[in-house]
Amino acid sequence: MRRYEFSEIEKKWQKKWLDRGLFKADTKVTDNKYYCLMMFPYPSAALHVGHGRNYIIGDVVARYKMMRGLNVLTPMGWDAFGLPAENAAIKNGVHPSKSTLANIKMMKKQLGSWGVGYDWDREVASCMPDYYKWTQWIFLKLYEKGLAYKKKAFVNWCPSCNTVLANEQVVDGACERCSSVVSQEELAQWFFRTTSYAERLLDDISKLKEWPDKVKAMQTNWIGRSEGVNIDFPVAGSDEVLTCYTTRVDTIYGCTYMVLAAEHPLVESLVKDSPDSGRIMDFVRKVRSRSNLSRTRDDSSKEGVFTGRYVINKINGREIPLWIADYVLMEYGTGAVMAVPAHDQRDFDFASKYGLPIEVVIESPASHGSDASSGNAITEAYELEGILVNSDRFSGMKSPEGAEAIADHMESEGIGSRAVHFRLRDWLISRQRYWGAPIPIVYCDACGIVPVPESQLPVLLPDDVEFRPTGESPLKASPDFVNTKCPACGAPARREIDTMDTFVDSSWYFLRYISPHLDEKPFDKEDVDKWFPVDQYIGGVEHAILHLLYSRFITKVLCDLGYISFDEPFERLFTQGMIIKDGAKMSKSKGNVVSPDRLIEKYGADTVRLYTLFIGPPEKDAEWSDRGVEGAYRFVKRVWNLLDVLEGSSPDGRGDAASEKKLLMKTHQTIKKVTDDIDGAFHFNTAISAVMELVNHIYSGISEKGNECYSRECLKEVFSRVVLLLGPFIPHAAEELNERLGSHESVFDQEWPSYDENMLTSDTVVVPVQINGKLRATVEMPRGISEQEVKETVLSDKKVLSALPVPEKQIKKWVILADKLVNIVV
RNA sequence: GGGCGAGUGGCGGAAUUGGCAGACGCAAGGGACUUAAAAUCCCUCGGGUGAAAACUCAUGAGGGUUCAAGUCCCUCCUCGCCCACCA
Repeated sequence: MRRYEFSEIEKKWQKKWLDRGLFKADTKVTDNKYYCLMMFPYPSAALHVGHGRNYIIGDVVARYKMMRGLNVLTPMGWDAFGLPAENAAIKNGVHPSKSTLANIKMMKKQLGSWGVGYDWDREVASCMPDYYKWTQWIFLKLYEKGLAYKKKAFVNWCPSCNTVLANEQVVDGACERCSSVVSQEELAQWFFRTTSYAERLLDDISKLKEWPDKVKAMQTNWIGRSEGVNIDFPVAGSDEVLTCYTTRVDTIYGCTYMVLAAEHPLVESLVKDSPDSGRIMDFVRKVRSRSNLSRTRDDSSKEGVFTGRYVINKINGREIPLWIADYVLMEYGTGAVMAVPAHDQRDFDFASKYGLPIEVVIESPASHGSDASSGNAITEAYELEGILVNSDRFSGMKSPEGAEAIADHMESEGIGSRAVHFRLRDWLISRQRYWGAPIPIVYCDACGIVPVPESQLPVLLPDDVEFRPTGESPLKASPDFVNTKCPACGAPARREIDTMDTFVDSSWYFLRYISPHLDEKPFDKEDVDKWFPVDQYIGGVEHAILHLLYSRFITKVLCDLGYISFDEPFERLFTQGMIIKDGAKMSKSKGNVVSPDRLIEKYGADTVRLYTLFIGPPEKDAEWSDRGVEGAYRFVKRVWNLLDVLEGSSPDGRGDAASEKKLLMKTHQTIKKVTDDIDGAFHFNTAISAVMELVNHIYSGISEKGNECYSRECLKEVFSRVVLLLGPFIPHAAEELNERLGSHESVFDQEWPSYDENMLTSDTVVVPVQINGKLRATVEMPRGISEQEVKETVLSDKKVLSALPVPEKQIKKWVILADKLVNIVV
């Protein structure tokens, strides 16, 4: 009867929570609101224990906050559009909507079996028309504002997936999904103008006080602000001017040639009159078609070609040769680079290869003035700051002041001007894919690009489409979809056949949770304003850059448009570490996936939860061990078996007074520790070990003094608190124990236990005593006594006396930290 | 190349502002209970010397600051993650 039947217990309480709507939130009530958000998953396949960590952490936080009396909102949904479902569809012939919905069903069941609770009435799935209608609406709002635009661009093309990839989806020049080498193609694509928010996205990082520094650093680097100077170089014998950007204007006198990117728009016109133009353009075409991979893989293999042209460096009037090379990127700066081979390693490599001049204009402060450096051949570029030489009247200045002086000079002479550049680029949102939200645009021969009016949303994704990739969007093959009427003039027109990047879907879902069933609006402004920002966002670091940046961007845009009144969506962010198995991230392909289902069957959900939380600090990666689960199981049973201990304890209030006092003290200390650990950095591992210590304490008291050690009243009081403390971690067992202890109230309706400051310490304290910094004894003494009394107590201790190498008169110094430590220096 | 982080027993990991290194757990060994096993409970468990008490060494390596360093400073080594021909 007292056996721990976890299977029954867990089913029982999961049903009870559902029946009474434990996780239902009323968003109209905004007092004490707490919005606890977990990154919604992609419904791909069965969840493994690595995924589980995310949801379990979130569930612990939600349940804990409930016990703290907060009005908790924990919604869940599905990032349901995307390539994997479509790829699976191509492979297995099952329609993506079918497999997606089946996966959602399965994952929902798994989440339930973990005891993880959500307000399922607010469930959203990004592939449903009532959701993507509003994704399309957001597109229209950006379009109206000029923040969505179409341009022809060189894009990353995956020949295997037959689609365009965002720069972000290209890893080491290869497709992040299939690892095929990515090539470059020119296509007309839709972009969101994230660059116009670059400065704000960067500046507002300072508002994110409760985000991990790591994530903030990653976002800062990604946005990549740099300050420098744009310098104009007129092309000799031409009206053209080439502008290049540099952060090292102090090296301008060492500029011995200029390099253009192969994609630079002036390349054709500059070389067309050259007798060599055929050969030059061959090179240009070769570079343009080359994938990023071969262009970036080996940085020693820089290749280039001389254009036959010269440009004028106006600061000294010198003509320098103009080259085209594969190491210059069109996407950054101006696509033209002033090459200073003496002070930039890439330029140095290139100049060495093609015999271009190398002129030193910066010397290190150490060698400045000696004649060692100037004139002599150097073997590598000196890239540090230093002292300017061979730089006219700027010679002798240090790099920073030289740069300022040169910039001033250039601005007053009209040679160049100070400029800020960002690495962040506009967000390419077009995908030549089926399984995504259609872009709500119509092309009319008369009216041109026409946005679909809001009243005609959603632009439905057709069901009956051959979704095999052909290089163009599968939607092109659906005449019913493509052929439409122009919303402006009514003439026959064609729909945009690209769909949106799924990052668009996921950059606003957290707003929809507040008003998931609203038909006429994406969300209710008043409610959203009250419930935002999200109090706690929890998810994996892999989304540290893109998802979080895009979400911040969309939030800012919606704020500027007046749809919401806040411009940062997430107050506090927690990124949990991965769970590793056999030294690698869990993945089907590696075959190291640990399924929670089998473990839950064997040990119960509470044990799996407990182990997942106990495995290590949740922000760090952790190695999964099935053996460790066994240990968690033992602990849950040990807690369970306290029922027997309680029954055997001494009734009628006859316990050992000293033992009870100690136990109560330990209990209050434990409450404090657990509370601090959860409130602080989510260190559930140490919170759990504190409860383990308390439970061990109970058992060791009984093992020493027998059942009479604690009275039933005392033990019950402690036991009830243990149950409450464990509630967020092992909710089913806690509820069951709570009920068996006679409570009629759910654990999660009860108040989180509080501790009494006066119960944390005893009257005496055991103080370590060091001699010359080495521990020699521990001495028990009353708390809070004077230094003189401490000295007397310590010197009356036999162990201290025997360890003292000299008579006490020769003690040089006493270091006394009240109630904490004594160090005797001799 | 740039940014961030980490290195502590056989293993996962604990250690407020510098203040008893190794909490808690796993594994291992021993014991109790049992006809036996499982389960449960109890004990031991960083290295060295020692019968023991105790002493001594020990937080990647080497220096330094301090009464006192896993923690602070300098030099170096190793590993992980993110970004990267970004001018």
